[in-house]
Amino acid sequence: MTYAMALTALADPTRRAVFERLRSGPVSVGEIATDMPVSRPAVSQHLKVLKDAGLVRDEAHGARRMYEVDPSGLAELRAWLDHFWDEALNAFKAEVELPSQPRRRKKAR
Amino acid sequence: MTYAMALTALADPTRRAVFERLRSGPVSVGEIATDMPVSRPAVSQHLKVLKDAGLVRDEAHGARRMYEVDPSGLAELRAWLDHFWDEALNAFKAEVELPSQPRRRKKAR
DNA sequence: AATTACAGTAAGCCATGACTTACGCAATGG
DNA sequence: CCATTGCGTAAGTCATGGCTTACTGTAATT
Repeated sequence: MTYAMALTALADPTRRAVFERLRSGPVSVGEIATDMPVSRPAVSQHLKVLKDAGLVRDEAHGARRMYEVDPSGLAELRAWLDHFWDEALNAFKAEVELPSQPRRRKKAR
Repeated sequence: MTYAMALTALADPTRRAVFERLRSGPVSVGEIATDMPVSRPAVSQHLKVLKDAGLVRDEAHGARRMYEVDPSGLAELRAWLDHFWDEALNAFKAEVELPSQPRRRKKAR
Protein backbone atom coordinates (compact mmCIF):
# COMPACT_ATOMS: atom_id res chain seq x y z
CA MET A 1 0.00 0.00 0.00
CA THR A 2 2.63 2.49 -1.12
CA TYR A 3 0.20 4.88 -2.76
CA ALA A 4 -0.81 6.00 0.71
CA MET A 5 2.78 6.89 1.54
CA ALA A 6 3.11 8.69 -1.77
CA LEU A 7 0.03 10.78 -1.03
CA THR A 8 1.28 11.61 2.46
CA ALA A 9 4.68 12.52 1.07
CA LEU A 10 3.29 14.79 -1.64
CA ALA A 11 0.86 16.55 0.65
CA ASP A 12 3.45 18.83 2.23
CA PRO A 13 4.18 21.94 0.11
CA THR A 14 7.89 22.12 0.93
CA ARG A 15 8.37 18.45 0.24
CA ARG A 16 6.45 18.76 -2.99
CA ALA A 17 8.75 21.63 -3.96
CA VAL A 18 11.75 19.39 -3.29
CA PHE A 19 10.20 16.67 -5.41
CA GLU A 20 9.39 19.00 -8.27
CA ARG A 21 12.93 20.31 -8.14
CA LEU A 22 14.01 16.89 -9.39
CA ARG A 23 11.89 17.05 -12.53
CA SER A 24 14.77 18.53 -14.52
CA GLY A 25 17.09 15.72 -13.53
CA PRO A 26 19.37 14.54 -10.71
CA VAL A 27 20.38 17.11 -8.12
CA SER A 28 22.43 16.98 -4.94
CA VAL A 29 21.02 17.74 -1.49
CA GLY A 30 22.99 20.93 -1.00
CA GLU A 31 21.99 22.21 -4.40
CA ILE A 32 18.33 21.82 -3.51
CA ALA A 33 18.79 23.46 -0.14
CA THR A 34 20.41 26.62 -1.49
CA ASP A 35 17.39 27.25 -3.69
CA MET A 36 14.96 26.85 -0.83
CA PRO A 37 13.89 28.80 2.24
CA VAL A 38 14.55 25.88 4.59
CA SER A 39 17.75 24.42 6.02
CA ARG A 40 19.71 21.58 4.47
CA PRO A 41 18.78 19.04 7.17
CA ALA A 42 15.14 19.81 6.48
CA VAL A 43 15.71 18.94 2.83
CA SER A 44 17.46 15.74 3.89
CA GLN A 45 14.47 14.73 6.00
CA HIS A 46 12.07 15.45 3.17
CA LEU A 47 14.15 13.38 0.81
CA LYS A 48 14.04 10.49 3.25
CA VAL A 49 10.25 10.58 3.30
CA LEU A 50 10.12 10.75 -0.49
CA LYS A 51 12.54 7.86 -0.73
CA ASP A 52 10.53 5.70 1.69
CA ALA A 53 7.49 6.40 -0.46
CA GLY A 54 9.30 5.15 -3.54
CA LEU A 55 9.14 8.52 -5.22
CA VAL A 56 12.87 9.19 -5.23
CA ARG A 57 16.12 7.31 -5.72
CA ASP A 58 19.57 8.32 -4.52
CA GLU A 59 23.01 7.42 -5.73
CA ALA A 60 26.33 8.16 -4.05
CA HIS A 61 28.60 10.21 -6.30
CA GLY A 62 31.74 10.70 -4.31
CA ALA A 63 30.89 12.63 -1.21
CA ARG A 64 27.72 13.93 -2.77
CA ARG A 65 24.44 12.10 -3.12
CA MET A 66 22.45 12.66 -6.27
CA TYR A 67 18.70 12.37 -5.99
CA GLU A 68 16.35 11.76 -8.88
CA VAL A 69 12.72 10.89 -9.48
CA ASP A 70 11.86 7.22 -9.11
CA PRO A 71 9.09 6.37 -11.57
CA SER A 72 7.90 3.36 -9.55
CA GLY A 73 6.26 5.45 -6.84
CA LEU A 74 4.59 7.62 -9.43
CA ALA A 75 3.36 4.53 -11.25
CA GLU A 76 1.81 3.20 -8.06
CA LEU A 77 0.00 6.46 -7.51
CA ARG A 78 -1.20 6.60 -11.10
CA ALA A 79 -2.50 3.05 -10.88
CA TRP A 80 -4.53 3.84 -7.79
CA LEU A 81 -5.90 7.00 -9.34
CA ASP A 82 -6.85 5.26 -12.58
CA HIS A 83 -8.52 2.42 -10.74
CA PHE A 84 -10.47 4.86 -8.62
CA TRP A 85 -11.38 6.85 -11.69
CA ASP A 86 -12.83 3.80 -13.43
CA GLU A 87 -14.82 2.66 -10.43
CA ALA A 88 -16.29 6.11 -9.92
CA LEU A 89 -17.36 6.28 -13.56
CA ASN A 90 -18.89 2.83 -13.44
CA ALA A 91 -20.80 3.74 -10.30
CA PHE A 92 -22.08 6.84 -12.01
CA LYS A 93 -23.15 4.89 -15.07
CA ALA A 94 -24.91 2.27 -12.96
CA GLU A 95 -26.71 5.00 -11.08
CA VAL A 96 -28.04 6.47 -14.29
CA GLU A 97 -29.27 3.14 -15.63
CA LEU A 98 -30.80 2.09 -12.35
CA PRO A 99 -31.88 5.25 -10.57
CA SER A 100 -32.29 4.45 -6.90
CA GLN A 101 -35.56 5.91 -5.72
CA PRO A 102 -35.15 8.35 -2.81
CA ARG A 103 -34.90 6.11 0.23
CA ARG A 104 -37.34 6.58 3.07
CA ARG A 105 -35.89 7.50 6.38
CA LYS A 106 -35.99 4.96 9.17
CA LYS A 107 -39.08 5.13 11.36
CA ALA A 108 -38.48 6.37 14.87
CA ARG A 109 -38.12 3.42 17.18
CA MET B 1 -3.59 25.00 -8.20
CA THR B 2 -6.24 22.58 -7.01
CA TYR B 3 -4.06 19.51 -7.31
CA ALA B 4 -2.26 20.67 -4.18
CA MET B 5 -5.53 20.73 -2.25
CA ALA B 6 -6.42 17.31 -3.64
CA LEU B 7 -3.12 15.87 -2.44
CA THR B 8 -3.55 17.44 0.99
CA ALA B 9 -7.09 16.12 1.19
CA LEU B 10 -6.15 12.57 0.22
CA ALA B 11 -3.18 12.40 2.54
CA ASP B 12 -5.21 11.74 5.68
CA PRO B 13 -6.17 8.05 6.09
CA THR B 14 -9.59 8.69 7.60
CA ARG B 15 -10.47 11.21 4.93
CA ARG B 16 -9.26 8.84 2.24
CA ALA B 17 -11.52 6.17 3.73
CA VAL B 18 -14.44 8.58 3.51
CA PHE B 19 -13.56 9.31 -0.08
CA GLU B 20 -13.22 5.67 -1.03
CA ARG B 21 -16.56 4.99 0.63
CA LEU B 22 -18.10 7.02 -2.19
CA ARG B 23 -16.71 4.83 -4.93
CA SER B 24 -19.82 2.66 -4.95
CA GLY B 25 -22.09 5.67 -5.43
CA PRO B 26 -23.79 8.48 -3.51
CA VAL B 27 -24.06 8.10 0.25
CA SER B 28 -25.38 10.30 3.02
CA VAL B 29 -23.23 11.69 5.83
CA GLY B 30 -24.84 9.62 8.56
CA GLU B 31 -24.47 6.47 6.51
CA ILE B 32 -20.75 7.04 6.20
CA ALA B 33 -20.37 7.82 9.87
CA THR B 34 -22.02 4.62 11.10
CA ASP B 35 -19.49 2.54 9.16
CA MET B 36 -16.56 4.43 10.60
CA PRO B 37 -14.72 4.65 13.91
CA VAL B 38 -15.08 8.45 14.07
CA SER B 39 -17.99 10.71 14.92
CA ARG B 40 -20.42 12.20 12.43
CA PRO B 41 -19.09 15.76 12.78
CA ALA B 42 -15.64 14.44 11.95
CA VAL B 43 -17.04 12.97 8.75
CA SER B 44 -18.72 16.28 7.98
CA GLN B 45 -15.43 18.11 8.35
CA HIS B 46 -13.64 15.64 6.14
CA LEU B 47 -16.33 16.00 3.49
CA LYS B 48 -15.90 19.75 3.58
CA VAL B 49 -12.19 19.44 2.90
CA LEU B 50 -12.85 16.98 0.06
CA LYS B 51 -15.45 19.31 -1.37
CA ASP B 52 -13.14 22.33 -1.25
CA ALA B 53 -10.57 20.26 -3.11
CA GLY B 54 -13.10 19.50 -5.85
CA LEU B 55 -13.06 15.80 -5.11
CA VAL B 56 -16.63 15.54 -3.94
CA ARG B 57 -20.04 16.98 -4.78
CA ASP B 58 -23.08 17.18 -2.51
CA GLU B 59 -26.74 17.41 -3.27
CA ALA B 60 -29.58 18.11 -0.84
CA HIS B 61 -32.13 15.30 -0.85
CA GLY B 62 -34.72 16.34 1.66
CA ALA B 63 -33.10 16.61 5.06
CA ARG B 64 -30.24 14.41 3.93
CA ARG B 65 -27.27 15.42 1.87
CA MET B 66 -25.97 12.90 -0.61
CA TYR B 67 -22.27 13.01 -1.36
CA GLU B 68 -20.64 11.56 -4.45
CA VAL B 69 -17.29 11.60 -6.18
CA ASP B 70 -16.61 14.67 -8.32
CA PRO B 71 -14.48 13.62 -11.30
CA SER B 72 -13.12 17.13 -11.83
CA GLY B 73 -10.81 17.02 -8.82
CA LEU B 74 -9.55 13.61 -9.84
CA ALA B 75 -8.96 14.84 -13.36
CA GLU B 76 -6.87 17.73 -12.05
CA LEU B 77 -4.76 15.36 -10.02
CA ARG B 78 -4.32 12.98 -12.93
CA ALA B 79 -3.28 15.81 -15.21
CA TRP B 80 -0.60 16.93 -12.78
CA LEU B 81 0.65 13.38 -12.33
CA ASP B 82 0.77 12.71 -16.07
CA HIS B 83 2.57 15.96 -16.73
CA PHE B 84 5.09 15.19 -14.04
CA TRP B 85 5.51 11.69 -15.38
CA ASP B 86 6.33 12.95 -18.86
CA GLU B 87 8.81 15.55 -17.67
CA ALA B 88 10.61 13.04 -15.50
CA LEU B 89 10.91 10.61 -18.40
CA ASN B 90 12.16 13.33 -20.72
CA ALA B 91 14.74 14.41 -18.18
CA PHE B 92 15.89 10.84 -17.87
CA LYS B 93 16.16 10.44 -21.63
CA ALA B 94 18.08 13.71 -21.95
CA GLU B 95 20.44 12.56 -19.24
CA VAL B 96 21.25 9.40 -21.10
CA GLU B 97 21.91 11.17 -24.39
CA LEU B 98 23.93 13.95 -22.82
CA PRO B 99 25.59 12.53 -19.71
CA SER B 100 26.57 15.45 -17.50
CA GLN B 101 30.12 14.93 -16.36
CA PRO B 102 30.47 14.84 -12.56
CA ARG B 103 30.65 18.48 -11.61
CA ARG B 104 33.59 19.73 -9.61
CA ARG B 105 32.87 21.09 -6.23
CA LYS B 106 33.20 24.81 -5.68
CA LYS B 107 36.57 25.98 -4.45
CA ALA B 108 36.56 27.37 -0.94
CA ARG B 109 36.29 31.11 -1.17
C1' DA C 1 -47.10 23.26 16.31
C1' DA C 2 -44.15 19.98 18.63
C1' DT C 3 -40.92 16.44 18.03
C1' DT C 4 -37.50 13.94 15.94
C1' DA C 5 -33.94 12.94 12.22
C1' DC C 6 -30.05 14.82 9.83
C1' DA C 7 -26.26 17.74 9.13
C1' DG C 8 -23.07 21.85 9.61
C1' DT C 9 -20.45 24.92 12.91
C1' DA C 10 -17.84 26.34 17.23
C1' DA C 11 -14.56 25.66 20.61
C1' DG C 12 -11.16 23.28 22.79
C1' DC C 13 -7.80 19.32 23.37
C1' DC C 14 -3.97 16.74 21.95
C1' DA C 15 -0.94 14.15 18.80
C1' DT C 16 1.58 14.46 14.60
C1' DG C 17 5.10 16.34 12.01
C1' DA C 18 7.90 20.14 9.99
C1' DC C 19 11.57 22.94 11.31
C1' DT C 20 15.83 24.37 13.83
C1' DT C 21 20.55 23.79 15.95
C1' DA C 22 24.09 20.65 17.23
C1' DC C 23 26.64 16.74 16.35
C1' DG C 24 28.95 12.61 13.92
C1' DC C 25 30.96 10.57 9.93
C1' DA C 26 32.70 9.58 5.21
C1' DA C 27 35.09 11.50 1.20
C1' DT C 28 38.08 14.90 -1.05
C1' DG C 29 42.04 18.18 -1.37
C1' DG C 30 46.03 20.74 0.05
C1' DC D 1 47.19 13.92 7.73
C1' DC D 2 44.44 17.91 8.93
C1' DA D 3 40.88 20.79 7.20
C1' DT D 4 36.89 21.21 4.60
C1' DT D 5 32.87 19.84 2.14
C1' DG D 6 28.65 17.22 1.91
C1' DC D 7 25.24 14.69 4.11
C1' DG D 8 22.57 12.19 7.64
C1' DT D 9 20.85 11.84 12.51
C1' DA D 10 19.40 13.43 17.24
C1' DA D 11 16.87 16.21 20.13
C1' DG D 12 13.87 19.71 21.15
C1' DT D 13 10.37 23.45 19.85
C1' DC D 14 6.18 24.96 17.91
C1' DA D 15 2.30 25.17 14.69
C1' DT D 16 -1.03 22.53 12.09
C1' DG D 17 -4.92 19.85 11.95
C1' DG D 18 -7.90 15.90 13.29
C1' DC D 19 -11.09 14.61 16.84
C1' DT D 20 -14.65 15.24 20.40
C1' DT D 21 -18.54 17.40 22.68
C1' DA D 22 -21.64 20.91 22.60
C1' DC D 23 -24.98 23.81 19.93
C1' DT D 24 -27.68 25.74 16.02
C1' DG D 25 -30.51 25.13 12.10
C1' DT D 26 -33.62 22.91 8.71
C1' DA D 27 -36.65 19.42 6.94
C1' DA D 28 -40.09 15.91 7.67
C1' DT D 29 -43.60 13.33 10.53
C1' DT D 30 -47.65 13.14 13.50
